[in-house]
Amino acid sequence: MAKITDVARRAGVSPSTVSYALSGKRPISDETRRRVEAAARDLGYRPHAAASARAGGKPNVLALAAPLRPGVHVPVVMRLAVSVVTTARAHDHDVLLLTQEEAEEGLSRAVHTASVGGLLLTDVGLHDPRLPRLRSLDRPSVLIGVPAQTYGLTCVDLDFRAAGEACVEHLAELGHRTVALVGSPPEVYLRRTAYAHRLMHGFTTAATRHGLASSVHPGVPDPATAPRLAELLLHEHPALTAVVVHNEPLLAPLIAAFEHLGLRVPADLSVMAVCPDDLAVTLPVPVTSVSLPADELGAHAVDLLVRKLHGTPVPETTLVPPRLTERASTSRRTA
Amino acid sequence: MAKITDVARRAGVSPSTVSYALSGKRPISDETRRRVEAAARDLGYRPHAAASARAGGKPNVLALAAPLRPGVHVPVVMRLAVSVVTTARAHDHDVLLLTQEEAEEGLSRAVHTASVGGLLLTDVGLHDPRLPRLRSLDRPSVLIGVPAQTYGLTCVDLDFRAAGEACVEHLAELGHRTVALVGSPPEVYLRRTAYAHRLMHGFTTAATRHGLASSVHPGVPDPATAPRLAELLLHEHPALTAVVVHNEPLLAPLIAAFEHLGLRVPADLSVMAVCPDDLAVTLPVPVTSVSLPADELGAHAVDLLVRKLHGTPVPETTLVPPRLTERASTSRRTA
DNA sequence: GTGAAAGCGCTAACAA
DNA sequence: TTGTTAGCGCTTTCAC
Repeated sequence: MAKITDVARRAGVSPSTVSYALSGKRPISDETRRRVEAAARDLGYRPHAAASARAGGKPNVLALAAPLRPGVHVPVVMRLAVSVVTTARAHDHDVLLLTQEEAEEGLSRAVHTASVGGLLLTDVGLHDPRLPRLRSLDRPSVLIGVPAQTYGLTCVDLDFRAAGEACVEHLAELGHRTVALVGSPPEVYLRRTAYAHRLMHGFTTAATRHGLASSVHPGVPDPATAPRLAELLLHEHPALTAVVVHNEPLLAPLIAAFEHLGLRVPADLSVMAVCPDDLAVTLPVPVTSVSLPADELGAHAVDLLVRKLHGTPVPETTLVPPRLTERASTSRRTA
Repeated sequence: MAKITDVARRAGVSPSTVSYALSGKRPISDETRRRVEAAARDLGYRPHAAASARAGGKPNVLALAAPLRPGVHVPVVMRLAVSVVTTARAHDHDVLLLTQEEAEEGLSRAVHTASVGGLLLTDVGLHDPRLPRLRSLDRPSVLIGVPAQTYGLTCVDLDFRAAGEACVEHLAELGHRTVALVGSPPEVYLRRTAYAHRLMHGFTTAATRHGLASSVHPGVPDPATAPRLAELLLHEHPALTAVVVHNEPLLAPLIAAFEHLGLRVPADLSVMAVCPDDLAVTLPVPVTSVSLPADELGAHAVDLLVRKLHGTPVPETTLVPPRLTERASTSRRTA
């Protein structure tokens, strides 16, 4: 592998000139720059990122802390990871993957012993234990998710409150009067994950505003529980005509369970979901849904992080507005 | 962050002594070692991995190339990734995540510009285009999957041939005479992914050996196609009494489709799967399955890679024997 | 506009 | 058994 001295020799200049010519950090004559660039190209020179980072250049490694805890839908995380890596590469950065194991310690380690320049946290809780550590590390970072205290932090997320409202409004327009939300697993509420609360809040307040009867039910992400849950919902709320599901593993089985109980979707019961689009379209009955834009969130988070690494100021919190797509699973209330 | 010179000063020794005391690469008096260790502990010293790597120490970063191509079931890859990261951390290594985008180029870049010491490739095709590059890079590596030519490579995978055989043998013992395999998406066969072929091969030869009529059907991983596929199978093979599914997204919908057609599982039709255990147990009818041990494969691959980094010789190919668990979806042929 | 030299934090000869 | 020194490949003073 060619090193900077090789390039320097071939271009007939000093190593420092090569460095400056390539980084543009000080004026270089056109003539010299051309020779340097040609030499670099000929030799296939790629600066060694680790060396450059330690010598004072910007580190080009980002850490992605993806806890992968129970109740977090795996495909969503994976999509996020892929879009993070892809976007990071487009900015010439690499991505180090951290998992739950170490949580706080992992962040410190990444910053101190690996040459990690920026941090990306997913699955952020309202009172996430990683946040104090994050602040103390004093490295550029972006959260995917919004905690209770956002001061000084940069956050990106779907606007879950608006998503909850959008669902209710869609159903209200269709004439529904009694609606239910099947939400995240209980443990997600227990650790006070922000998005679950915000969705619930938007859902509930919008229902109140529109004069709908509403209820919220945590959902165990085990398809086997769907039949019981379906019965329970119908039993507790005999007037129920619409259900919003924010629980990927439960979506298909729940619809099946309703149909098993003799309800046609959407004729007797409207169902909508907050989930990735490709899940919504592949179900037997394509589901009206608010998209969970994992790709978009990941890409945007990386864009922000890279900008912070360059010292550019960025907005504190970015909430991606919900995108509702009407499909075959919702219809006007007939009963 | 404390550096090695800080530790040296505090312990009253030279930096190199600290390095040696901590690495154990040359004999150090107990007295000195104790002082060094105490100083390191007091200061919370963590060697800067990148610096140490470039100075001659072993790089402690592994790259995980996870293409995430169509037809590859995402949760399996994610599980793999998590077990890779977890195991790597246990060996004090970090993991850089590479995706499809760059394929071959990504491998070179990881080795040359990041301080990547070892490479882990997933989703290896029979004639994987990354392999020539991998050989030329001359860095320790482990493949998860087995290509056509394994000379000089280290491979880890489920023994898919034996898995195919195990399925057939289980069904043969139960008295079934006509069996079908619903396999991977067509594109997986087209790019000649090794595991799909090996499973098919094991399945077919075992069927022949046991005198069973058998057929193989690629499966489009779209639940919407399940009903048509179910009809097709029953129509083409009227005597069919058992189906093996190696296609996660299709498993549940296919069973549903069969039942929709009036077949009871397992009374009229036995179904088994090659899939992760937790998928098999959460279906409405717990499915008899050969486990797809993503955790185990990832962990083992990392163990091997770390051993190679230490210069220890390792076996060329490790095939994890299939583990078949009988559940509620298979039974003795009654018809 | 360019070069020489110092140094990032660490390891590994080479010396003693 | 320990210390001194020379780098790893790069960036950045400082000096011309």
